[in-house]
Amino acid sequence: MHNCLSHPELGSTEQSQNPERQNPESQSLAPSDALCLSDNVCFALYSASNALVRAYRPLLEAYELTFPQYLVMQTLWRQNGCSQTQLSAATKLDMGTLTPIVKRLEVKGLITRLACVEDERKKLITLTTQGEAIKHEALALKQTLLNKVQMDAEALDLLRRQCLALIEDLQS
Amino acid sequence: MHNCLSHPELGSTEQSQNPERQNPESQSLAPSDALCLSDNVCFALYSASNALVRAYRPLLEAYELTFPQYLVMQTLWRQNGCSQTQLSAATKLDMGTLTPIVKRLEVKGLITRLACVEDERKKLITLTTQGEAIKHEALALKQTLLNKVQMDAEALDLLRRQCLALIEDLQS
DNA sequence: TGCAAATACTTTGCGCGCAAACTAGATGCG
DNA sequence: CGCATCTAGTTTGCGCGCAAAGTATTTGCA
Repeated sequence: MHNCLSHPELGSTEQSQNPERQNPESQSLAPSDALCLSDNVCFALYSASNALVRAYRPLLEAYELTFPQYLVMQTLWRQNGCSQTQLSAATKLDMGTLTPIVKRLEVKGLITRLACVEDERKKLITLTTQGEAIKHEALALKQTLLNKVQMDAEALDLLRRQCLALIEDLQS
Repeated sequence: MHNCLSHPELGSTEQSQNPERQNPESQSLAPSDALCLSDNVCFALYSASNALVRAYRPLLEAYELTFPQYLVMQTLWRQNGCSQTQLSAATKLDMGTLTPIVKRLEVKGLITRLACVEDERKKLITLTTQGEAIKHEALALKQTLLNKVQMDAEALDLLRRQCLALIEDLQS
């Protein structure tokens, strides 16, 4: 299948040059072959992340949440009353991304944002009753999604740890 | 560390309720603890993908390419003269995403788009001389990035295969 | 005390990612 | 042939993700 163990990123990239200027479909290619980047770790990771967000969309639709909004809610369900900086650290989303997300959650009535008493710069993000109310139902969606996945718990945990290790390595 | 092997997605989510309405920083938390979602496969994957794109950015900057543009270029370097539908299948990006990407690559002078002779609907995407010229240099960036990563080739290949399996499972 | 530097957040701009609606050319079949 | 259907690609709208620049508050220190 794949014979590029030693350098997974550098697959066989030396057989291009075929500008026969005609119907491209005529040279039909299996998706697992040359055309399909599947020998590429970076592509696989990127594509898996997109697939994940895509798969979550219909599930989260019931709660009018997007995936990043769901991540913020998860953080708050664990620890209500965070500053936005804490949310940023927890979700690894930068402030410029987080501000509009949090504003949208406020509009939906799931959280409130009020300036911290001791430091007027900080915003205290707090769940509303409604935000608390959907907690258990919404958290159950994770299992719904994982049920689609064939991987067992050990494999998933390995995947998780590999991703965290990668993040660590990449941010240096 | 993590004791949630059996259900990696459902970490300890039962210790919220702490709206002491004061400076949130006062209850300082280690990023690997409750606040940090790190026991969550979905978050880890999503976050790793973001970290990856972020890490590629400064490297690709030299060629004025974004990561998805780089994916399209990689596909073309393998097989010049694709239809846009083929590119869409190879990169797993939908047409609505691909059209503007390909247009930007054309503006940069890396590719040309001309209607296929036999089927006027199809656009034949072809590398320009300049697009061909940067091939080897740009492909070498992958190794540059992978050098930052501690993971060995086997681990990377496993990660890649796990991601592909996940994609497969999620799109059903 | 005064004021520069740091911190917390906001805003702007741009490129995705994708659903949904649209255009135009190709195909099939009665 | 005529026309419904299909297919390839485009457009629009919205929500990220993030760099860069801006605002307001706090801190540190001369």
